[in-house]
Amino acid sequence: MPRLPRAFFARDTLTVARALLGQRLVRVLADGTRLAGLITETEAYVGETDLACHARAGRTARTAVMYGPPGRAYVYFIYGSHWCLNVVTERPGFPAAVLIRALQPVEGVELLRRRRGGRPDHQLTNGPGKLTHALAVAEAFNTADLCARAAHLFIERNPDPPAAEISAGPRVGIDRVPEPWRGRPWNFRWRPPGPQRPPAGGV
DNA sequence: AGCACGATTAACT
DNA sequence: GTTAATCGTGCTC
Repeated sequence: MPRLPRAFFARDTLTVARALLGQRLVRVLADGTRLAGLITETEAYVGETDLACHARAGRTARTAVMYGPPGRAYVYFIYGSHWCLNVVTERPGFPAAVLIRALQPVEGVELLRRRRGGRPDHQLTNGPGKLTHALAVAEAFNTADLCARAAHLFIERNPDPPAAEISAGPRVGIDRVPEPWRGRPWNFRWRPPGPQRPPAGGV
């Protein structure tokens, strides 16, 4: 499958956040090993007026990448422990990005398990800090161009999920952000069809 | 220089 | 359900 081109990211951030669901995030290690997962959860962060967006503080050393061209990674450090991966969207000069919050592991799963301490498969990449740890994405990828030919981190085109499997809701972890920003349904989830399970119990 | 807090996670009751 | 860990960032003094 081809890689997503820069034009994919040079669009309205909500559109990009939805469209990324089902796409394949790929990390190529130095030895050529591919680690990959299908994107199952994203969030949109849109401009200086969005009080949940890091760009609310304006242009700083940290947020500068969001003011640059689309298709680059914005990787930041949080809670003294974790790295979070975003893709910059829209146009140069307008700070916005999509946070990748969860993946369904599809390639290199054995290594992902090792990197995540042997946790169950459904916990390998089901959080923004977990997936960066699993895919070995950290500070070195901040400002990296996901659309460059030689990129070791990029997103491949995959079939779009059925609309019925996509839902939107409030963004996670921003409880102290004032309305209307806190409640905006800018978190997007794809619930892939799971194995059929019988109903749990009685009437 | 000092301080409060965060787009989280894992461990614990 | 609750909470400690842990440090860069942005803001105040």
